[in-house]
Amino acid sequence: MSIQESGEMYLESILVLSGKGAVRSIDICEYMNYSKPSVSRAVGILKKDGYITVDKSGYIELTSSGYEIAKKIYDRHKLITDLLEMLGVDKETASEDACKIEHHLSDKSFEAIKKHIENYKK
Amino acid sequence: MSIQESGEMYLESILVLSGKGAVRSIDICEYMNYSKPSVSRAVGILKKDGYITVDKSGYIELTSSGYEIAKKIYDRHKLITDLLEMLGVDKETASEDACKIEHHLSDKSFEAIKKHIENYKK
DNA sequence: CTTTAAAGTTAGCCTCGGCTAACTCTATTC
DNA sequence: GAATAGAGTTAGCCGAGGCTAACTTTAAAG
Repeated sequence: MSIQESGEMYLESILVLSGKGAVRSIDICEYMNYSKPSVSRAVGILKKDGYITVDKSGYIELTSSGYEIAKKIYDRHKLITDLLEMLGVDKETASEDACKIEHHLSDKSFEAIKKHIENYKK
Repeated sequence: MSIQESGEMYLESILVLSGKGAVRSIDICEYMNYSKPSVSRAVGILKKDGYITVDKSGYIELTSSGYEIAKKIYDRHKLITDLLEMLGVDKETASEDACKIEHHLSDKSFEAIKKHIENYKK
């Protein structure tokens, strides 16, 4: 089964949380505002599919394939946020929209926007 | 129940099909590539919720509230397509991405992009 | 008039991804 | 050493929204 939008959200959350220290299921619950069983199931699936590892103490780490996806989504998030902010959208709205759009942007569009922003910044 | 993403897609499809003549469920099936029962149920829900009317012969029309949503989504579709094309993305990819993103763009971002495109065209 | 084809509906299945209730397991604290 | 708190799991519910199979209804064609 290929990764779903919800799986991408979990991986992205794990990536963000990794930046702040070790990650357990309970941290994901708090961060995403989901119940423990929801996170427990999702973690089980991500583990089964090889996107994360979970050690005996419950600490979660992204595998290389998990990191790849998490990074991809996170990069899209930042890019879309930047684009919208450049166009005058406030930070919060830009980030909220990016959160939903990040899953739906093709590589081609991603590259096009990226190039545009780079040119613009110069 | 407020309208879901799938409902928005149905309404947008009905709007597009309206431009080519009278619309029946079967036309939606062909356009969206969904089975008759899927469309039948969706049409029933949209009707129940007051977004469309269906006459005894099965012809479907948007109500004013249905039109409002369909138009909103359609406008977003066009806008996103335009934006991506402006940035050098090919027509097909731009439209495919727009199809998914159109449901997730806030009014604020929509207006910001619109203003930007208008300025750019001048 | 009967047969056939097209359109629509009904019944019911499936996956996804939330949820609660209730359980287990581990570790700390008195 | 027993009680408690925190983390995780199991069981099972629910809605959304696809699907197939099989039925009905209507209209056209022989």
